[in-house]
Formats: sequence, structure tokens, C-alpha cells
Amino acid sequence: MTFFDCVYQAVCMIPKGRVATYGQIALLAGNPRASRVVGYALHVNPRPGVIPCHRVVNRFGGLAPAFAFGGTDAQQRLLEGEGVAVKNGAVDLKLYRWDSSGVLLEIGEKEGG
DNA sequence: ACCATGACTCCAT
DNA sequence: CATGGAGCCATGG
Repeated sequence: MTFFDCVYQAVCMIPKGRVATYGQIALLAGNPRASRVVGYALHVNPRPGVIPCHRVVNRFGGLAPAFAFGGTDAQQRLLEGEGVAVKNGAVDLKLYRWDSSGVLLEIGEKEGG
């Protein structure tokens, strides 16, 4: 089990029609400072089609400059297909940002009981 | 084995 | 408010 795997799991937790930031994924993965590694984990994206990396954006809601499946355009199309409006290559986090706080609590229960 | 790079983000000045 | 530095983990030469 590597940090990458944790990232993939966290990304898979993102519900449809919502988006999450690298910071959130990094936090769920266990390292709130590893946001950079999260991007890299998605960059290599060993499981395209299984990992909804298109639901991952930066803290500004900006899409990825090098989407693994095809490109930034592909990510936008996927998001729009889920009902997420994309403007100028970015989404409204205030509208679509996924509330991972609930998941954090679940993790805490598993960790500490 | 070592050095450099990368879909980022927070902190200090 | 804007700029610069550090942290994280894995991959490639």
C-alpha cells in the first residue's frame, strides 16, 4: 500500500456531480501537505475509467492542464456530463465542492474507534 | 544509489 | 496584496 493507492481510494470517494481539491484528496489520503503528490498520482493514473480523476481540481476549481484521458477539454466534458458547469476551464467550488468532512469523521472512527 | 522533476498548497516576509 | 520558500511521495536517467 503506497500513498498513491490511498489517493486513488480518496478520489474514488468523490460522489458524482461533485468535485474535490488536491488538498482534500491529500487530506483523505493521510497527508494534507501531499497535495502535490496527489496531482502526480492522478497524472500516472494507472486505472483510467476507474479513478474519477476528472472530479479533482485545484483549490481554485481550475481543471488539470494535462488530463490523463485526453486533455483539459476531456475533463470539462466529463464534468459537464455529470451536471457540473465549467467556466473558462474552472468550476464553482462554492457550488460543486465535495464536503469531505463527513468522510474525515468516518476515517477518524476507523483510526481511533 | 543519487539527483531532478511534477495535475499543488500553506506559511513567512 | 504580492512574492518566495518548503513539504509531500513516486518516477526516470
